[in-house]
Amino acid sequence: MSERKSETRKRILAAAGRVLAERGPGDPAVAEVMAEAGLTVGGFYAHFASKDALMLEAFRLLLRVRRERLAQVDQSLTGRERRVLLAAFYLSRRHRDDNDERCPLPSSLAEIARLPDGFRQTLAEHIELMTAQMSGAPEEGDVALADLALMIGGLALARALGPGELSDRVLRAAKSAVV
Amino acid sequence: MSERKSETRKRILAAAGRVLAERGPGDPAVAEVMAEAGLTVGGFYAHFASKDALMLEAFRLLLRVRRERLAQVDQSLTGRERRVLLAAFYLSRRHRDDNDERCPLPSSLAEIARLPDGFRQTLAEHIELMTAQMSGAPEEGDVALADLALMIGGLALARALGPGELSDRVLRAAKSAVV
DNA sequence: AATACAATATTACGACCATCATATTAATTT
DNA sequence: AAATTAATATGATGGTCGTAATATTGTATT
Repeated sequence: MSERKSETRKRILAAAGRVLAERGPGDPAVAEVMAEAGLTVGGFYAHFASKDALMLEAFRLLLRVRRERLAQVDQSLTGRERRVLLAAFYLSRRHRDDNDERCPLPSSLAEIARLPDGFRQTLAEHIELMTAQMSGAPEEGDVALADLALMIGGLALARALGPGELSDRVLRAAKSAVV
Repeated sequence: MSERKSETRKRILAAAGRVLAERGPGDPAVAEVMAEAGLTVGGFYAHFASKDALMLEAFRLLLRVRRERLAQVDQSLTGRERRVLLAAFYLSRRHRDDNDERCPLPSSLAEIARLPDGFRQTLAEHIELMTAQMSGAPEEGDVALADLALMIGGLALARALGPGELSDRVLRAAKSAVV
């Protein structure tokens, strides 16, 4: 595989990641993803075996990048401090409204039950790794799990409500409920 | 409108509610809803103006029924007691796995941003009414809001993970995090 | 310059979808 | 029994989708 081809592959993957994070793995059409990557639909199957394969790889990549970013916070912080810090970003209006760097979970969770098994496995692995990073000791695992649910639910709710007073209140309320 | 026709209308509405609660308003096809109601697709547009109109009405109805059910719990309970009781049901394995009486929010939230405005308004109204029912005093509004986010996120996550150990842990962790 | 590879535009297939129409049968009402 | 209304089966329309093939143009490498 040439340099050029693998670069194009990455472009498609990044484009898929952007639309996936906004609308989930199912809704965006292949042609739309290719257009987002500045390409046409013609050569898609030279790069990926199917739409599902593309979306699964994009999903995996998005989650891995997000974990790597979280891993870079100061290691001297306690578990709780890490969770509060994460929630401050995760439940910000920025993260609700912005197009870039979105967490794909709020838009994807509902679909995952109807998608190939790899999606579920990827999700499960992500949840385990995230809770590990969000807790100082193993006993904190359950509060980390609950905080994850709170953050995902809060963001999903705030996004569904759209920008506005009630949506802002959801974000604030969820932030101050972090354990 | 005859008795028979309005009965049929209700059947369609109930069928739509069932599939909506499981898969959201967008995914199920009109023909599938009609089949679920024991009918064929032919006469659908004699009852509803469009698929969106049907799904919006089904959505509204589902949420209203859920609020009415919550309103029947003992009025002498404190806000916190009501929230714990609600969470015990909402975050049960029953509610995760069963087909009947599902909360439609985990499956619908992500789509609402891309649906007609009525969905968003219906959601906003539901959230306000729910938090009011879930709090004893107005100052409790924000913890009720956070608990809602926690419950919806926890259930969405548990459903995406499918039955299993991790999924069960999510439910338990979220339940014990209710404020 | 020649060769190999990648992206292009275009077109097609078969499947599904929402929506609508039609002609027929069944049920209800008068 | 007659008249009205509802549900039926069936199929058409026009759209979108995933997937695939083709022939052409452009780019890289040798």
